[in-house]
Amino acid sequence: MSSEIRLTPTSYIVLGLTEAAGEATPYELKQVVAAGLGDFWSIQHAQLYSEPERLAAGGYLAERREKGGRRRRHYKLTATGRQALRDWLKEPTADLAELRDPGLLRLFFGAEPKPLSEAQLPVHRKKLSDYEALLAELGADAPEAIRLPLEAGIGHEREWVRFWSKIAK
Amino acid sequence: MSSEIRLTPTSYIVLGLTEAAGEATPYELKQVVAAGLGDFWSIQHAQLYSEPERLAAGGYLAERREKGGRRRRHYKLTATGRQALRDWLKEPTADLAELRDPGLLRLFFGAEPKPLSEAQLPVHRKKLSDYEALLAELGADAPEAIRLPLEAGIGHEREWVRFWSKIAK
DNA sequence: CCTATCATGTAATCCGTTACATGATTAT
DNA sequence: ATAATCATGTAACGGATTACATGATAGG
Repeated sequence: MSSEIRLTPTSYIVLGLTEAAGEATPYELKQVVAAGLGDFWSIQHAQLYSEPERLAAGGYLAERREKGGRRRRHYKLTATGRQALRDWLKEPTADLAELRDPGLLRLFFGAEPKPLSEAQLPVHRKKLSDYEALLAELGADAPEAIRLPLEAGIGHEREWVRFWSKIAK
Repeated sequence: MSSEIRLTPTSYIVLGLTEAAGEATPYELKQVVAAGLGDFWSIQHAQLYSEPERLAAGGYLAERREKGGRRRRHYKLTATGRQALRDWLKEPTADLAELRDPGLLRLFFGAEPKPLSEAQLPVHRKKLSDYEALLAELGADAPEAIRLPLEAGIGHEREWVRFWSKIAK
């Protein structure tokens, strides 16, 4: 069976998180997203219900549904799903992220820089210090998969703080 | 009339570009996007046809259609549209951009850092040097609305180059 | 015991992307 | 002249967001 579906970043997020968990319900996925990934790639919780369903229809996930009670759905990777994830991980993408920053967009269209900087600075500072605290807590022995994205986040938040500070002053 | 529509970032981009142009066709908008804005906030060209239509339906744009020939549609802001843009520009947003970087996402799920860095570095370096060339060309007297976003772009591209270089080495 | 919040999910809407299509220019 | 590319637009699909809804659990 397994109809053709297109795999989006969201798909790979669900595949990746599910593999890490072994088996997971949408709600568990939501927890994991909130615990870290969501900082740099957020997902609406409704998608954590619809996307696994899509992936199951495509043959990438297998669904097991509880018989009684809440009848929760549990998902795990199929061989196809595991392979798709592997292939994606192996592909050294040259795609770049776009900035898509709401504040920058306003600047571009002529907003006053000063008030913008005053709104942006505290939230960037907060995010930066959250990241730094997390990194400190994890220590130097944290796995690369966690440490590197975190360091990237820190670098970019520092850059934002620099940028808006220059304007605020 | 004018049905209720929700204004998205895309809406404000169309409003902002249209105001700057005085009057514009979708194709002209496309040109302007390609000329700069698209670097940090890209738009599919089809949206530059559908979004003005939506905005016109909402009463934010007025449409004038050529009688003969190509029957092109020309759009300009209405008073409502101009006001909406003003309000948006005045609002000192505290919303932050997310990284949403395809390479980082792969790192997070355990991809090999080295090959990724080798794919990412050249494109980031290219983008960085494009930006720097553009800034040099514009000179120090460029309007803030252009210069600041460009400087932000440069800062972040430098950060990416730093990040991936550390990994590549 | 009541209420607030967490847990868990479904449904509808709609924006954004992709695919398709054709007339006009420019290059060879 | 013909091919290629630019200019200009429409249509369809689908993923993502928003809104709605209800059962369980914990706090006061």
